[in-house]
Amino acid sequence: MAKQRQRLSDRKSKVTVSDVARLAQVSDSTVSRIMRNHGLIADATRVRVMEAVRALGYVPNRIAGSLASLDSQLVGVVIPSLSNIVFPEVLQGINAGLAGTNRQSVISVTDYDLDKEEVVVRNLLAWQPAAVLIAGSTHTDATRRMLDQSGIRIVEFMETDYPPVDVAVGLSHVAAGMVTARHLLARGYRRFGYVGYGGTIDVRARMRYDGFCTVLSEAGVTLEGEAMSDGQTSVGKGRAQTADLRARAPGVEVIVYSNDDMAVGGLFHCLSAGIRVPEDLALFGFNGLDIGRELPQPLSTIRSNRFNIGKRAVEVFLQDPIRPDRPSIIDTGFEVFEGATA
Amino acid sequence: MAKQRQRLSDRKSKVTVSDVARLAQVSDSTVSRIMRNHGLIADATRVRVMEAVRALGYVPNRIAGSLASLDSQLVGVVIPSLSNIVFPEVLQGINAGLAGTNRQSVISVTDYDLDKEEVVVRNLLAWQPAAVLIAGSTHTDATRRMLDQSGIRIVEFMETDYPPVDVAVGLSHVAAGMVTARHLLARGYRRFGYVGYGGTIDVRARMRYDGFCTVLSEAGVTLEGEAMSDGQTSVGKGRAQTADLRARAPGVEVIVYSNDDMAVGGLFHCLSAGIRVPEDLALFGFNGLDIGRELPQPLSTIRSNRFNIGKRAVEVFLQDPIRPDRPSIIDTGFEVFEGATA
DNA sequence: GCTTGCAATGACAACGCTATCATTGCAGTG
DNA sequence: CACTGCAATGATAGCGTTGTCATTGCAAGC
Repeated sequence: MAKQRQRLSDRKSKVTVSDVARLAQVSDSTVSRIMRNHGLIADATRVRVMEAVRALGYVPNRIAGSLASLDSQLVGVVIPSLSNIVFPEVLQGINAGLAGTNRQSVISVTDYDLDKEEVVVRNLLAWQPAAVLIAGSTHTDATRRMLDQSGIRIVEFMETDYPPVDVAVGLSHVAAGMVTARHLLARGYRRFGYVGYGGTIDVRARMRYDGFCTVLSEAGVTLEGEAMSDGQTSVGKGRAQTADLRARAPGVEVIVYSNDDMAVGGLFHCLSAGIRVPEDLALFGFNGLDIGRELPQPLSTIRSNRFNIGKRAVEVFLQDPIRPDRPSIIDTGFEVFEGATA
Repeated sequence: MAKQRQRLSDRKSKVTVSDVARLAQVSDSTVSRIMRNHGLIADATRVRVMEAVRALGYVPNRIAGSLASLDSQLVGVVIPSLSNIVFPEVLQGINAGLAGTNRQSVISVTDYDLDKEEVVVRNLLAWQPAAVLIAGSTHTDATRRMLDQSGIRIVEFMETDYPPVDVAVGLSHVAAGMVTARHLLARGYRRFGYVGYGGTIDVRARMRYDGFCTVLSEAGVTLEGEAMSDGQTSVGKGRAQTADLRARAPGVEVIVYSNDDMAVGGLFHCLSAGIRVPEDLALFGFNGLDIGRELPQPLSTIRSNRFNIGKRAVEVFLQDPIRPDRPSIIDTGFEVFEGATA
């Protein structure tokens, strides 16, 4: 006699395909086919089965389904932070791209910690996702290896400055930094300040800074002052650091910020302190957030399109679910937004 | 002879427990035990197995694991939007609460559409989550029934104004609206305006509005003007609607906003138009966003703690994974933040 | 030497579904 | 009227784990 496990006893008497099949007087296969809209089914049968489904309140078990079909329909998403608004924006793009498919995104946050990223990626891969979308191209060796060996599509989004495992979708942050410097030099600014955050943790902010400094020094200009804060970006830090930098380097004509959050904080400081922008002090951000355009004077910045990055990242994978032989890069670009602060 | 399916052929030769077991010369059970840190294992065996795991690059398949153990370790999260910053804030709290457990959140977005919510909930439940955390208590009947019948813990967060299926964590938005009105009446304001958004879609904004109006009319005061915009909240809409309302109802002393985003937009309009705040026009928001505190003058508002709501929502479920017999409500409260704009 | 007791491991049937192949029944054909 | 073709359905072996129970081996106790 077969051993009977009593696992079901503690479960809330789950309804299974077999229950539905029994009630509708058909086989499990038929129920399965109907639930998935797959294969030929007589109308009468479909109606009868759907009635049984409703009567029993049957909800298919995707875990079992995924195991049986060897296809989880999950898409893993890895981002460094939820408090920096740009990542929720990317997530919106990802959701938009996923809408209409029956794929589910599973989101994990790393807090800009590469070791945590490694753990998170390992856990995600355990769910056998159909693809992984991950922010940035800087990972531990182990993470990179896991992503590579998974064989699934790996879309590294936000930046294109480093060679990706599979495909990168985003923009060159080094280039964005360089364009910022050239733009401001062309407008005649010569005395520069920089206000940033988390120099060691946010790789992309660092790349913009590096690109910016490179062009400055090529032009024989040196940064007259900089203020870097730790941890996450915030308007408050931008405000405080601006006050600080201004006190230490009063001759600075223009401050470049890690991003718009910080720059908005800078503008708030100027508004409070009666500093005229851009006459007394010019400000330049990065990202092109909505709020920048609604300020009393529009913030001069560089626009990157995060929603679009997320959407494109999904599209890449949907269009070609099989990883190509060679890595590729999709540049979503950026553009200078003139604004009125620099 | 047993039928042999060739499914494996098209798969990227997945490594399974059996592969590891064979290489390490132990049984599948032993490998499973070691991977889960469960049960007694001799040190030598553990070392040998872990070597095999590394050598093969074995990644456990959680789909199979979840099916076998009848426990998915997933927590479903349903939110209406990612573009309203308050929801990413709640997600941060949820992540914080989940940190250290081996549970994964799966996030779905409804775009404030109850029919979409129904679809989303159905799809989430198919993953056999250990709990569902869902924003708000307003659902279709079908959604409510599914949540109820799932038998798992259902935490409805953000609001406590309606009776929950299982447990609600948040604050009373009707009360928040009432407190706003009382606070402003107490400060002597009598000529009120209201600027809001998505009156029909954002139930909580609507409840605050209703609470606010109730108190006003009890005090014999009527709203002199209101401007409601469609769709999502934004700083830009707040700015535009403020200009509009100001033109239509110039006598208004104080404008109450659906939330801080809109109020910040209002302040920006005032700064641009040379309207003195609060002398010429007072402004009052809702949420207590960080940015409100960093403005040239701090925004008067009501603080709700979204991070805390998310964290508490998770804790409720972690502390008591079994649904209690009777629904309950956890009030995380709110407080008036005086600010300098009203 | 022969039990006991327990640490350590093994065997194997679920878990709920789907892919594959097999079968049925019936209309149309010659 | 047997024969073909196809729409519709059924039977069943996995999918890769884990829970349960069974077994092994060895030290301690008498």
